[in-house]
Amino acid sequence: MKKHLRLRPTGLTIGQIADRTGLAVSAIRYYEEQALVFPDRTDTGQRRYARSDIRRLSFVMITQGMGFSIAEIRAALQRLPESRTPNKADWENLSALFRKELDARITQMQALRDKLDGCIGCGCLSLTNCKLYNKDDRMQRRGQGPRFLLGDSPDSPA
Amino acid sequence: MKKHLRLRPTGLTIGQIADRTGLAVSAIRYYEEQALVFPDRTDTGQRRYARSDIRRLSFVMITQGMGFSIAEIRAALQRLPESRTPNKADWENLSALFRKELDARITQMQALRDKLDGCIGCGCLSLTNCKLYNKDDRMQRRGQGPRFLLGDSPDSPA
DNA sequence: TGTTGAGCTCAAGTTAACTTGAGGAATTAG
DNA sequence: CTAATTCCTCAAGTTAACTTGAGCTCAACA
Repeated sequence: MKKHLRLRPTGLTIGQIADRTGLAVSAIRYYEEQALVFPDRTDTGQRRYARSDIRRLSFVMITQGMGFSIAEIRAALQRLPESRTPNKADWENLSALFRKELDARITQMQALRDKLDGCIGCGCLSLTNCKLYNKDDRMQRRGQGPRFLLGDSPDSPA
Repeated sequence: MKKHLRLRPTGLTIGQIADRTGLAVSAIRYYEEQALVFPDRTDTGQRRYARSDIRRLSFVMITQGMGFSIAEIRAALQRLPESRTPNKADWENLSALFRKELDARITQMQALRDKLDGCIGCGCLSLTNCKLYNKDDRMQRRGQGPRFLLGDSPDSPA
């Protein structure tokens, strides 16, 4: 009693990916524009995603939630193998990278927090020689300024 | 040998404030628009700042460096006394507030980091039931979404 | 006194990360 | 087969936090 004999759905539609990840369809298209995912297309031009793209997009969401920019995430994702579907070990390697960065950020925030108390009422807020003003201490805002490790890591091609 | 008998400079010009804080003149004007500082004006319309505004702006820079938004910082600054120049204790109270928030953010980041390892390779990245996807865990981006404590603190007027 | 350098206002541009909308084609449900 | 969805592209809008530029006034100095 086969219905229409559709020989495999070829992949997931953008709507299905949106449902599975919780992302908006527009966001998923945007991520493609930003080179975070590379769905193929049907002959009529519709996007078709692999199951593994769910994981990929989830990773994007998680790391974004950690405060990383799309540029940083893209740079990281480029370390995944292109020729095959990334496996558990691949993802773990990538995660280790983010863990390191996260650790660094936490350390930085703790330092900032610890200095706040000592510094805020002491007069050095005039900035001339306030330790809080060592600009290395300041957290970065959105993707600008000296960037985090992830963009230009030691063993990336160039 | 008095020169011109200028009876007190009345306050600092915006350029002087820019020099002292390292902020751009345009940024200082913007902060006024955002109600972070309230300089008075000369009869010809030029801004004149009090010395204490240096500290105020420094505080803005520092807390921004910690990742707080202008809206959050404005809300916090509103707790300073309006009738008199804030003293050391005033600033310390304010700092305590930020310290708390910073602690909370650090804790949140640590939790996120700790879950990353356990979660990333385990299959739960399909998100259906991944702990990383408890949305309370995610760091907020720029001033949107559920906001941090500072906007609506328990003992603010309403 | 005159000419620079500072200031002023207001409008528009900038970046990140998306969303919204217009106008049209393809898929799916009944 | 037709109507309702879904999808597509491309342009423009959105928010935060500023910067840049035009056009003009004001202050400081020789």
